[in-house]
Amino acid sequence: MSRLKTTHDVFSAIGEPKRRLLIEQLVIKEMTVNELVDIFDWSQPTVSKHLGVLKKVKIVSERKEGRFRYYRIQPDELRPIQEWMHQFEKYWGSTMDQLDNYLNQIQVKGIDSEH
Amino acid sequence: MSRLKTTHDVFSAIGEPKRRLLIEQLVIKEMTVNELVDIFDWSQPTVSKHLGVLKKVKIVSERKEGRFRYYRIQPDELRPIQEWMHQFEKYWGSTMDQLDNYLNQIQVKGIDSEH
DNA sequence: TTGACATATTCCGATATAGGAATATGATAG
DNA sequence: CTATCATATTCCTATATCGGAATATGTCAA
Repeated sequence: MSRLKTTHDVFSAIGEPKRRLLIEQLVIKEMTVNELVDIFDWSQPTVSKHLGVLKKVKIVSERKEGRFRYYRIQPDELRPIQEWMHQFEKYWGSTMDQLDNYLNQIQVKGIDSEH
Repeated sequence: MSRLKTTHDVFSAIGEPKRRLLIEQLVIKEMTVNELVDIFDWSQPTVSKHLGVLKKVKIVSERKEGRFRYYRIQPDELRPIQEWMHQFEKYWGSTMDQLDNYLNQIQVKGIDSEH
């Protein structure tokens, strides 16, 4: 009766803490499953399964090399999150806003100095 | 045997599509439960429950006025997400990066003009 | 070719979650 | 004070999710 979503989207994929940790590692450089197992001290199936979720939503891609599989981040897939966050930036005076303000100041100065 | 997290954090809270929609409305202006019910055409308990989750993680706050309850966004609570996203910005050339580059240019110019 | 290695997959049990329906709570109007 | 309105809460069911354990798959090395 209750209709629940089956496919993970990017937002729910990063809802899982372990997956965020995996992402934080893979954004540094591509790594194999066992390297991640060693770093986090999780079971190999746990790592593989979470990578599977991230792969399904395209946050990571896979490169096979012999019996190893190197996983890496695909940052573009995370842009929807960044774009969604935009709506809040005006409230908290983000770095972007600060730069934006700075930019406006510069422009005003520029216009002034033309007179 | 399996230890799963019980408390929602901000990241998992925005993993739910309906909750993101609620947030998108409430960021515009504070609203009551029934206003949200009318906008989305969801059941009242559905709206109240999702607001409950958002309230628990402090993404929204509640203001009681008679029998109404006005909900509003607390943008600061979403900053951890924005900050977490920072690690990817260098890859996709965000607006912030563009402004940052611009800022660097300006600074260089400024230093130059001092000589 | 066979054994060891790297990784994926399957099966299972415990818990979490979303939504519906019904009901409870609390406040106001009349 | 009582009926109604606004909202929360409880109970239930279906499904999703995570992790462990065991096993399957595929590849290399000796």
